[in-house]
Amino acid sequence: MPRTRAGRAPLTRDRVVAAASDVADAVGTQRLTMRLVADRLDVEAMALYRHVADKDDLLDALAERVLDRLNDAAAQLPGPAPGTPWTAVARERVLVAREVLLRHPWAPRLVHERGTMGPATLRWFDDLSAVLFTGGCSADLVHHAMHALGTRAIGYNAELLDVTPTGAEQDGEEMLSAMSAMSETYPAITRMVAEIAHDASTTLGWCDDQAEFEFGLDILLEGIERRRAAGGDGPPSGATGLSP
Amino acid sequence: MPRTRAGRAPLTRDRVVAAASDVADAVGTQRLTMRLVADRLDVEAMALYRHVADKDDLLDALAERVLDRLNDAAAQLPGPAPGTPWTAVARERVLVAREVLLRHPWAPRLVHERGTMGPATLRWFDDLSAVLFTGGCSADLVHHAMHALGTRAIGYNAELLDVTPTGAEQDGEEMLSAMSAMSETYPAITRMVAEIAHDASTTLGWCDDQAEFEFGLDILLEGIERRRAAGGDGPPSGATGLSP
DNA sequence: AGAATGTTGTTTATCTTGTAAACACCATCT
DNA sequence: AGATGGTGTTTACAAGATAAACAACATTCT
Repeated sequence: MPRTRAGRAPLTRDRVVAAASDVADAVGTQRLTMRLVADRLDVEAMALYRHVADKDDLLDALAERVLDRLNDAAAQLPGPAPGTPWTAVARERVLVAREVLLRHPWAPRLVHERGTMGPATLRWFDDLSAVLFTGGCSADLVHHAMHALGTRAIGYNAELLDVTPTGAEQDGEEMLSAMSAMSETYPAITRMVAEIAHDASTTLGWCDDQAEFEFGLDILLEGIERRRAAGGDGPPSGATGLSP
Repeated sequence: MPRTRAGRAPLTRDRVVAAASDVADAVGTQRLTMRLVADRLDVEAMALYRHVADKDDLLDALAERVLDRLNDAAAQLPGPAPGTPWTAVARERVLVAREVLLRHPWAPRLVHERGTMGPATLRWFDDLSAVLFTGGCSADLVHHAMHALGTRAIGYNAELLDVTPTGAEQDGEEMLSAMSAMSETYPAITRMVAEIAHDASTTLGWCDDQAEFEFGLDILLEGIERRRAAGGDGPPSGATGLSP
């Protein structure tokens, strides 16, 4: 049994990356420093360099680690009942990935920043591609689909419209007054917000991220399936007059 | 006429941000330092701090600046001919944004990293929302649509599948051999690549980013329009059996 | 005009962070 | 036992952001 003095378990690349994951959970990727990771392992910062080439390498490994988790989660899934349409299979896969990703708020950004294309990422895309192939999609269509899904393929949608209320209490009153001030400058947004806020159908006061995610995912899967059924990778005939 | 000694034009926040944009064009956002920006203005680094609070503030301003350019470009667009479907109008807007964004390779990542929600961003989304409203979309649908489009709304699709060949020459021969080595581990990806590479229909050896972008965009617009026509924001009836 | 004041860029200094280099400790092999 | 190799530590430094004091000019007030 390998032991370093004082009975400490020996450092390994895996333990280093795991510690980095903990640190990221605690303070985010931005504030992650080599010293913080080392501290968590009760070790000096320089010790990490025996196991990772440099910080970049560590972050890459961290991103890959997350993808590993996605693959783990996907492997847990029961095989689909016979006759299940491929869209449902893909959908479930992506949603499971999302569950995992949401446990690490920093993960989407990190994975995206470092265009990680390691074994874990390849495995993920390979399995997802296989689902589409099995569903009868052509190679071209599978390819397009992977691009179209983008980060959604791993359960995350990069968006700007994160209108998550910032800090201060938003008690409807105050918000509406702020809104009316904006209504001349941004009439469409104001209208959108006002009408949505009006009927309380939305689960959470504002945007139900999960619902929005599924909305976009379903449109994409639906569109891909239509193209498959139409037998090509162009738009299905009788579509809505897009792509002039 | 305000003049500093030696006849240098005075620094302004705008000039600082413009310089930062130049530096970013030259070396990317990652390597952008305050000193580099200062150098470009023939000034000491600390001088910048009279005009921006700190580096974060500068980067935020830089992101907003890009969005300003999108708005400029959109303002150039001729009004749509009467009777043009809203999808075509939205499509053109988004594609114009893309043209602008592609002039600054660093822009997408930057804009995404800092969830910029300044005036320029609001203007962009307000104008785009207005297009959907005019097309007859409900407030709910507009809202969903903005989320579904995600970064695509500003002409950029965050994706992982950036299989841009890395550096070395890929002369088909060598690539295929590498592929066959992978074919056991990643059969679906291998199949996809092989079949696509086979017919040379793809413009650039690999992925035509523009085509992929439009593919995804069209699916989304099409799906949104179908939901509008169906009169709700749920999936249109008679769809393909998604969303169980 | 001349002094007070404000503005804007400069100098100097500090703190954080990544990482190289040399070193120290321990285990195993000869 | 002595050599060797792997692993963590200490020391040291360079890059970069930024605070603080300062300098030079412009503007304003008397």
